[in-house]
Amino acid sequence: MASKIVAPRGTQDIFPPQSGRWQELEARIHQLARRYGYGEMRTPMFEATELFERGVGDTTDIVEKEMYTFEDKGGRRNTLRPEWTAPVVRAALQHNLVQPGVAQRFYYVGPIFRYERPQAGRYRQAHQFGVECVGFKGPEADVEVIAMAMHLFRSYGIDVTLNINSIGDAACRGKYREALLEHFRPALEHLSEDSQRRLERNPLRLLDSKEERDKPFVESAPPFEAYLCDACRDHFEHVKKYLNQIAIPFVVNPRIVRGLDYYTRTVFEFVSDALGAQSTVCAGGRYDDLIKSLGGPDTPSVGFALGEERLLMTIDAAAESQENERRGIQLVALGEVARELMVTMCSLLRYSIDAPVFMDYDDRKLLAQLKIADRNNARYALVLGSEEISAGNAVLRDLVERSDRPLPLGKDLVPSLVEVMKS
RNA sequence: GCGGUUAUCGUCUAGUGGUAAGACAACGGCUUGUGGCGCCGUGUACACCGGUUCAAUUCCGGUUAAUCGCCCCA
Repeated sequence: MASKIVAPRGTQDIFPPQSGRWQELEARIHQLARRYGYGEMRTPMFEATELFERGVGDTTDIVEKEMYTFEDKGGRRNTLRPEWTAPVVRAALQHNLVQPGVAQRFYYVGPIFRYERPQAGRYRQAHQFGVECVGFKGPEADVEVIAMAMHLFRSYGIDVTLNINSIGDAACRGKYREALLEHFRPALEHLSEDSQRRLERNPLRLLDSKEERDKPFVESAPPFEAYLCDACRDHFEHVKKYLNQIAIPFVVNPRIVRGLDYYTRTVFEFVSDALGAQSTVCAGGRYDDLIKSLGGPDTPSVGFALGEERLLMTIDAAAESQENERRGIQLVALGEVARELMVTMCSLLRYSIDAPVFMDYDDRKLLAQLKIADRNNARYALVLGSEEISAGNAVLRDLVERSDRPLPLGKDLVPSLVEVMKS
């Protein structure tokens, strides 16, 4: 016997009824984006590898070891997108959508691919919703995208914590880096192996360490805030002020350090304790230098990415079982003559009503078909058999009230069904 | 990439060195035709490959996968 083929590691099939929850989430996402004035961007699922090497940063883990890269038959190096920001920026630049002085708001929904070790809330194909607010340098834009994410969480009534930080711009980050090196170097031997390795490469990452032996040194490390330049400090102060102003609670967390190279100034994370180790549901920040580094005009921008799987997991943990209402109608044909008539009826009804129309094409008994109607969660069953045909009436059963009513066969049948189903 | 744990019907579980039990679901039926309940009936399940053994689903090793943690990230 041939062995079963299963979905690749780290990927999952989404099928009913779970797929219904995805549709519902994405409907909310599109509605939210419309309200905030964001337009959807759809880009290819793969891009030239160079885009990510330049955009994400070629020393990041994503680029160093997590990309699905392949060569096509023309010898081009392509990569399945591991994140959306670089492709969105690329597309905006390619089509000249980025003009000085004109802000653009984009959003996206779809899969990303990273070769990682799968875990709860971490997949090799994951799905992200994200926004990119391009062209505003002021803190209002930072707060706008944060408010959007919060809006989505609130619409589900789930409890997430917003952490924010500022990692400054290129200039103040250099100074801070020096300060960190000075702080950690004397303690080098006491640090964990990982941290020793990271110190020279990217001392900022040390702040993120969860190693017990690193903790005292991390806690005594100087906060970035002390090294921010005046402009960055002012920007951060305004972000906090505006968040207070629109009643979005937050925690300033100096240890938030994002793993992608392009972030500047504001960085933020929404975390949920319903998630275990992968607790970040949504993360983002400002990337004022990215567009320029990809060959575009100097255009400050800010955005976030939200993991749909992780959001659905936190909703799962929070939500109680929601009862689904009975909807639609089951057409119950008894015998071949009735079935032939009902094929037409079925087609007409599907054009006429916005609810499921079910029909079973096997030669089943009435009892069996009613059980199917029940399982389909249909509100009504329309029964047609030889008795009904000779009497000239089909029988419409209300499966909630358990009541029957005759409906005359003929061309009024479908309109009268439509009428009944409206109420 | 590293470490821990786990792997039995579609799902959730029991159990054993001599080829496996139950619940839920599914399917059929309950005197040709009126659902949810009830009753009766129906099962190609011990992940894969090796080893030990007369005999392995059970013990051992490996592989694969899931899960938890590290790293990193959504």
